[in-house]
Amino acid sequence: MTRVAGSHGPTTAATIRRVGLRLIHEHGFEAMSLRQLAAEVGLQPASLYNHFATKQDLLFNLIHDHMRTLLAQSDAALHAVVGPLHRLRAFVANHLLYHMEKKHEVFAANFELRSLEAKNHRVIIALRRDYEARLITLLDDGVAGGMLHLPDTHIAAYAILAMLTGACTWYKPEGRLSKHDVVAMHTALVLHGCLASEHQPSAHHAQHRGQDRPQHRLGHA
Amino acid sequence: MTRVAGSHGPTTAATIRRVGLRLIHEHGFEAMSLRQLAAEVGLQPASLYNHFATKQDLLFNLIHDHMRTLLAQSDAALHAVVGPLHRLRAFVANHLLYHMEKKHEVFAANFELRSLEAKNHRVIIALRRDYEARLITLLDDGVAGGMLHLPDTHIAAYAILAMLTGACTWYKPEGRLSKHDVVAMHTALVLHGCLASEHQPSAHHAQHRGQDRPQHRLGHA
Amino acid sequence: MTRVAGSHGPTTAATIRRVGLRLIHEHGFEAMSLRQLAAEVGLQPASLYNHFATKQDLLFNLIHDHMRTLLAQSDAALHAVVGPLHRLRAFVANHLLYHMEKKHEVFAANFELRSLEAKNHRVIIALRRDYEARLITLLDDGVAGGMLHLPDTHIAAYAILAMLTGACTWYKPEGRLSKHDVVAMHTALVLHGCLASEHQPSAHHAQHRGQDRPQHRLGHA
Amino acid sequence: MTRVAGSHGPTTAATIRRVGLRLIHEHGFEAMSLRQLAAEVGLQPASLYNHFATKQDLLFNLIHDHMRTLLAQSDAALHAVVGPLHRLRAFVANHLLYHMEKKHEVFAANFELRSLEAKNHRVIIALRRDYEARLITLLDDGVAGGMLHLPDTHIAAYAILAMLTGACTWYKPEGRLSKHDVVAMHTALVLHGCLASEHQPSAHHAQHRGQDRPQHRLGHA
DNA sequence: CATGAATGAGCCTTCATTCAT
DNA sequence: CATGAATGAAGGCTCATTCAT
Repeated sequence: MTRVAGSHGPTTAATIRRVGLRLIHEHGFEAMSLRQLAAEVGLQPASLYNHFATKQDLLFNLIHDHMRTLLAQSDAALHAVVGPLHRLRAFVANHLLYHMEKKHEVFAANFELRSLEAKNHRVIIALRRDYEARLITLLDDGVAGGMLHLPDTHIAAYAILAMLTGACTWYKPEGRLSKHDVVAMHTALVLHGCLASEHQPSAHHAQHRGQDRPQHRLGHA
Repeated sequence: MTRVAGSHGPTTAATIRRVGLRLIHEHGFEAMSLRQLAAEVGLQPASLYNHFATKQDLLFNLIHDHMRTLLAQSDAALHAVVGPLHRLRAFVANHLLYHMEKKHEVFAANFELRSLEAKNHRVIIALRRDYEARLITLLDDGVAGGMLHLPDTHIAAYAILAMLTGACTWYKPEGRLSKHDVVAMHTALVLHGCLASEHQPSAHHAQHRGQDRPQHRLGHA
Repeated sequence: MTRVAGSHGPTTAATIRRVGLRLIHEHGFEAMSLRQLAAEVGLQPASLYNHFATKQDLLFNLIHDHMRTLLAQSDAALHAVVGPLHRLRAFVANHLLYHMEKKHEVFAANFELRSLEAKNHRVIIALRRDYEARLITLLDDGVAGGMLHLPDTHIAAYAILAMLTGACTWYKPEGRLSKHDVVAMHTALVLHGCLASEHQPSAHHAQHRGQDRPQHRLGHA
Repeated sequence: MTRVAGSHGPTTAATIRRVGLRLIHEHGFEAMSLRQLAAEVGLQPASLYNHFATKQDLLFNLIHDHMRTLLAQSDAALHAVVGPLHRLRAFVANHLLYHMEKKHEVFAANFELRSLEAKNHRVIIALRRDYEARLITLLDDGVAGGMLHLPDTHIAAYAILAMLTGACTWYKPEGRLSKHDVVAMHTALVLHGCLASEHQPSAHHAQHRGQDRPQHRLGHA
């Protein structure tokens, strides 16, 4: 939004990163060529090397930055609320919102880990574990507090993350559903599953009560 | 039909397919080289072309066969039971079991669609839609019958599929959990979500009893 | 024309030769692949080897047969007439007629000599020299007899052959000109050149007289 | 403009073109490999691609430049003289001299058109037609002026061009005949043909005297 | 910073040919 | 005769990367 006086728009480095993420999303890291990246940025291939050391470095930096941002933003969201249920809802909402806004980064960080060299792979996997640990801890707290009922919080965490991350593969900003709709529906699924319960007997009028109430009426969220 | 281990052995074509799927899983389709495939199969690279026309053809055939098998097996599983809930459970179980057993195929079919040429891509996407449609129809039936409570069965289907498919990325046959455990836990998550309810331990009336009852304490983990 | 009772149309070998000549004409010998030849003949590539030993052999045989036929036919034409001028006219006519009827053979024999192995090349070049020698001898006879006026009969022979052979690269049976037109015009060029002489002062009515008269009225030849 | 032998040397691009033309002449375009070209230029095969986009591009550029040079040089030669006969002689002389000096280019432009892709083929054919049109126009003028006697100037043009171009396939600078000899003999053939006429030794009036007189006894051969 | 030219490794693919069946 | 499968060589081309300018 704000532009520093004297700056001339995005720097070349930033452009390379932005276009690089898009190309990785479009073609995959292996299939994206630096020639293509250079062409789209308006440089000769050789010039890219003034901005990163190797193609691998570019990938690592993109994913690394993404993971750190995700972690920081998640921490901020979790610290803003108290109680396992509120925090679970906050986690779900934050994860979805972040993923729907940064599709390119998310793609690289989820589907291109395979292309990371061993050392870089370890770094990213560690950050990923950190992130998963936040959800696991949260689920553990909920189970311990009797609010959640899960036989294996690790598996549940993986399942929830897979479900939520999957949303960013089909979500389109210009589509039928708002981001809030998506958040509401996935929150409901995570908390209540599909089954109609006595709390929701005639599915289309009754509603959940209290903090856990799924916001079924899309668009009213 | 059945092939005894140690018998004369699979044909060259079958070996190529099997090794190809593994290499795609290990390196990704773009990064897998036909030289490597040939070497692992014990052929010269040129000899591969007696068994497929192009690398793209190999990928397409592998994915195509996978999708048709998945659809056929899913149909068989769904026709074996009646009632939306039983069918949902059957769908979940079948999807998970198939995906845990055919990790290589599943990987290719889910993460390498990007590498398919437009025409081939359309064919696979159509089959994929067919498969999703089975779940959506099933969810629609459940909602119509008052057994399920879902504001948007399309989104729910995508979410469920993402969750279930995700399991095959971390599941290891030699791991802590049996396939049955994985099926049970995901079935529970799909049906009931995470939330502990007063009703859950003693579980959901008569209608959900028997095989439909989620076995929440698997593995005592 | 005649078909031996019990024969079943052209043999496979003959088909291979015919299609081979066409493909050489269309793509050039190097660019023509035996796969393509096999496909057009309706065989597997390996089956071709029941009909020739190597691709080189095929080329050599095609050119060799062509050269022998050309020589034989040329000799027949030359023996039918007497006198250098009549023979020159016969040579020109025969060369053109043969070349316009066997475009594929002529192409191979003129433009694919480069692809012949040394030994085969020598054989064909020798036949070619034989053929050229007939024209040179003929021109020498004409010069000796005072009927022709040429400072160098070798060069003249090459020039005449180049001119005549060139006709087969543009001649099309369904075109504007009949074969006889083509023969008449080239005979005139060879004998008289372009220049209007006192014998043809008002070019469009006057005509050459005697045996050497160019048959300028196309279609009346 | 002029480059002294032994000077710093041609640029890489020029070397590639020169060697490329030679290799095309020696092996034919299809049979010439870029590996071979690179080796003779002293580069790695990949480095060639800094100088042209594809092998096809190389061929097209070589032929295209040749055709444009030929057209320009031909126009210059024709504009230097007046009158159909003088111009015809100028055309013949220019064509022969150019073709005897640029055998490699001429070979590519005449015998490798087949290897051009459709689009490139059309471009070259159009230039070729332009060139032919100059000769045809010239012949038409001569016929209209009563100086030439030709029933079909198109066919005559093709025949003349085939004859002249043929000379470059056997001409060798170190051979028995000088370029001038070759020009003189072909000029005579084009104008007068082979036939001895009463008028020829004392040759064709005043109008054909001087430089236009064919030097029939070149080399005393 | 940017570039043109070079590199070496490697890619998918095609080729003519062989041979057991 | 015909074939399917295999082969070894080679093809044009792309790639990430380097380096002097």
